Amino acid sequence: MKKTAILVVEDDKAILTGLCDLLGCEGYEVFSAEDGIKGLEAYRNNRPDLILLDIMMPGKSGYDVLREIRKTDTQLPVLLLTAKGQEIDKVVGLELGADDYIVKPFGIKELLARIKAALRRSRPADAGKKETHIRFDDVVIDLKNYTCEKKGKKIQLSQKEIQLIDYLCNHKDEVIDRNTLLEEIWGVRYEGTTRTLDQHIAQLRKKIEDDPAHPKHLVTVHAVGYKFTVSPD
Amino acid sequence: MKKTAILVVEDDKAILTGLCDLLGCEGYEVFSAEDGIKGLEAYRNNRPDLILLDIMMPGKSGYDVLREIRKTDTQLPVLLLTAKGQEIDKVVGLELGADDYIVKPFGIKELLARIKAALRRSRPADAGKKETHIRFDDVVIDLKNYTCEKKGKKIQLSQKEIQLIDYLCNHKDEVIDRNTLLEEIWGVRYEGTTRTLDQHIAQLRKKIEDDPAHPKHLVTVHAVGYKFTVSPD
DNA sequence: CGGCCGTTTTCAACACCTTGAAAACGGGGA
DNA sequence: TCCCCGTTTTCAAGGTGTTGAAAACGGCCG
Repeated sequence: MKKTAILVVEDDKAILTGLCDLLGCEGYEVFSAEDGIKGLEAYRNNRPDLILLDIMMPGKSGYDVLREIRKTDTQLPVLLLTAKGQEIDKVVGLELGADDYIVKPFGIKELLARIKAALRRSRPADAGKKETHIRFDDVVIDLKNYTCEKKGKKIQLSQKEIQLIDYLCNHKDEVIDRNTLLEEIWGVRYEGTTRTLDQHIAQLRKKIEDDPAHPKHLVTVHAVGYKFTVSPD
Repeated sequence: MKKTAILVVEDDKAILTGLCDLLGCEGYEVFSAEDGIKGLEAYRNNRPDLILLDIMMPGKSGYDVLREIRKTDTQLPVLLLTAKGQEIDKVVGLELGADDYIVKPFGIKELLARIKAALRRSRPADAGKKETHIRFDDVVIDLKNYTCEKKGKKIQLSQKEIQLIDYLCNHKDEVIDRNTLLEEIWGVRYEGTTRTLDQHIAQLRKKIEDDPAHPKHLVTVHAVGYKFTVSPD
């Protein structure tokens, strides 16, 4: 899946690199610019999914940048950054269509939450592309509802289970090695044992295989990993 | 099709022009007025499909205008605008029949979404009418009257409870994560604990579930959120 | 004041995730 | 074929974070 891209426009280099590092660690693709002019340029070149925009910058202010952007793109989520005490001009912000504003200094969690919220609000527009169901045999997995149905019985799936089956189904008939799976689902920095993965595979098999001891779909590939397949071997 | 007409009544000229531009760009026909008196006049002359009405205005307040309008038109969607901090008088607003409140500063998307929602609600004639009741099992929820009936017994529902069940029912069988719910019902900038949400869910379950300890309709999805469903597991 | 509503806090219960140990399995070599 | 060794599965137990229930607080209004 393509990463969500965020453009950070901020003249204070310390803050800029801090933000970029943080967002990078969170799994976003990050572009940065140190002033308004470069910000616009970066926006045009990279077409990010969201912009973090400092208001007070030498040269072109955040307001100017936002105004430019809104001439052609009224949908893009833009979060304004403003220093504490520096009264944000809410009227201007509103007029220009900022989606939210964040007062420095801000907590990391708050920032991330607001970014997520803004992104979530901007999604429903282009949502609907993504497959929400997986079907095979007599099984229907509803990715949105965290449920699966088998022989007419509804079974709840947990977060990890959904992520796992989702990933494997999107790589149908490919063997995925354990490290890749751990990385994709648990995250790059995960330091757990492979037992965890096996356990979840076992859980999934119990829920969706006719005979969990002889899985037809969630197949073990000895010494490598697992693969999902719909056709029997 | 004739354009939808919106009347904006707002004494702050910057906001007024900002709103008019925005709504114009969105394809609405826009009328504007800078105070309550002119607002009523514009309403009578132009008969808009929806009104955005600032509450705090010199001379005739938004409440006064709304009261006047409601004497002759109980259907017209009216959205009240209020500045943050400025305590909104919900009871007065409700009595007068406001359709929604929007707290400044607000995001463009939020505003547009609420306008669309209000318009949708106001068009029972040509679109599939807005449901005023929700039914399932032996429960009937009356969204307009803030009551629900179960086994013939009428139970009062609070504002938040109605909003919650309304939102969830409109997203039947979808899992809504806690942040989304908090945002949709409490507002974008709500900073409360997530326990608050649970509490209201619990209240609702007590009122509409046969066995609140084992909910059939208001289902928890661990680590994600809640969903409303009518079909048994 | 007394009731209702929304919120917050606390604590207990629960589901999920993780881990270890042991058993079962599979592949390769003798 | 059988055995051996590394891999995978199972089982059971513990830890962690999430959710539920109860109680209490404050605001608002009658």
